[in-house]
Amino acid sequence: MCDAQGRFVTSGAAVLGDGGASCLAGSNRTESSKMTVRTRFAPSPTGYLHVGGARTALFSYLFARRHGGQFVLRIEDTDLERSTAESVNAIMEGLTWLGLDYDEGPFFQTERFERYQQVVDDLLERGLAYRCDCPKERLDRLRDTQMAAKVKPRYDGHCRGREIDPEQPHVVRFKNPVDGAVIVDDLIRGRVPFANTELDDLIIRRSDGSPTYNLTVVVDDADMAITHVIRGDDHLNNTPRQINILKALGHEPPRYAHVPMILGPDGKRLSKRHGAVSVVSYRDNGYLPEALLNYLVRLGWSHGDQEVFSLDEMIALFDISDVNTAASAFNVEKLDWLNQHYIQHGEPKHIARLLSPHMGELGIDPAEDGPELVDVVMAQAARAKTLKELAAISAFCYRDFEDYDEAAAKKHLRPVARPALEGLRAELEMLALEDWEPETLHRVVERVAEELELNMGKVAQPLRVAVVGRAASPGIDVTLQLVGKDATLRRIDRALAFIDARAANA
RNA sequence: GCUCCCUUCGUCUAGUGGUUAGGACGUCGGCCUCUCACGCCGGUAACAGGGGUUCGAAUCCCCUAGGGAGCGCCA
Repeated sequence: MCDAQGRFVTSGAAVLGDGGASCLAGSNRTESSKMTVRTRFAPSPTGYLHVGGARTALFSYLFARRHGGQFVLRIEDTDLERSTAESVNAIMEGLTWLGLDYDEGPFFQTERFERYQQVVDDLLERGLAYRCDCPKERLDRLRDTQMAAKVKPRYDGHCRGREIDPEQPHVVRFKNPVDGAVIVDDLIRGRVPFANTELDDLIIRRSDGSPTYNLTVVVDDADMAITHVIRGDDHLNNTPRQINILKALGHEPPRYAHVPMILGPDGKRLSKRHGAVSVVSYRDNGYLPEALLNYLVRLGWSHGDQEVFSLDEMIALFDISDVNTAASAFNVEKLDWLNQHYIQHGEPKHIARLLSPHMGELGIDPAEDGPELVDVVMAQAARAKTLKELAAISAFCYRDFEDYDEAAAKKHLRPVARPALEGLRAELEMLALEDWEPETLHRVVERVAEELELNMGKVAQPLRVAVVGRAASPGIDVTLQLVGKDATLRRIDRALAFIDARAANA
């Protein structure tokens, strides 16, 4: 909760004051609104936003939206060595592209060091933490003997009762309870008990004075009044320590929900060798944000037999306690199916807008000349799994293709096709520009086929290859319309020349 | 090594003591057809293994196996 000055204040006995970050408008909280749901996404800026993080963010976002709460973005950048500004930008770029808007933040932990110092000092004063100057060698030795004795390596509390000069190099350790148990009542996994004897006195302040993760996360979650912590299940083992610290600070722990991780297509831990793991790379490869979101929400969560969800539907139907307990593998084929679904069923104008930059990638400016991009989308949408593909198979609408598809040319651009192409050329040339539309074009092709007593296929296919360069395109009438009269005649001439050259070489 | 988590078709999942174990992606076959797609119809395919509890277990309990995480002056 925040006080009148807009500072984070704890709800416990000790008022711990400002740490640098400030409350934003709208987060003014009172006792009665204390139960407002607040979730957070807390990435460390050491790389791009990957699909696992994106799903965690999505779940947190949906949960907050579902319950009329707030979604907070917090950057956990206390690892000065590895954190970069580029990563912060990359993460925000990913969230923005997905449309996961946050209500508060981004808050940076590096701006809250003063606050963490206060908390550590307070813990020290109250005897809930202590200084430790155990040399590395002692710790290493301890660890080795414990490993040899087949027990879990833990700090032995050597400095618990010792007086250590605050001026001399030391770390601060949290005095973890020595007995009893901590029960993590997880929204996804249920009650998971941990014996305190399994835990040790973890370091909460390094010898350089900087706070460690388990301290900062707890302080921030408390100060930012986070009610539900939704995060990867690699944090489940950290949770009992965090609860102990929270209790020492006099805070009620938030509810936790540990989501299982996302595996690569091979069932192994997701990594760079699996190819695209960065959210932004999906954008660049022609995926729609709504498709990725839809795919991710179905990884670990479901609502009966429903497969397609709009963001609004997700918000209305999502419940964190319905999330699965097991890890799931990332399956590109299903993502492709969803992406194709959204390309095909999305608003053509919307798709055209998203397609435009991919045309640009091919050096095509759809605004310059050629057909309206919306018309291309309507004709081609069912034929592409990604916008990148959609751009590639639509380039012929805007410029002459380089080479014929070899197999298609071999099969359809043969001397036998010459009469058909000549007949088509003659008829098409006579067509008035205002008649250059599917209905008329269709009749022309039909008429030529009838006159030559050929199947539609024997006429349409050579024409298609002549005009598109490949044997696949929308209906021949729509294809001709998109290509336009000039280019159509030009490309038929090119095909006739190709056939002649081929006959000469035979 | 210790602690914790996990285990239904190839993949994502439904299922919460009684179902011919359902759906989706993929795959295979067919239909549609001027091509490629789309669409439609149909097929293939799973409860990790073993013990219990119960009249009855995918569902509850135990063990085993396999997978994963944590055990940092990383987050």
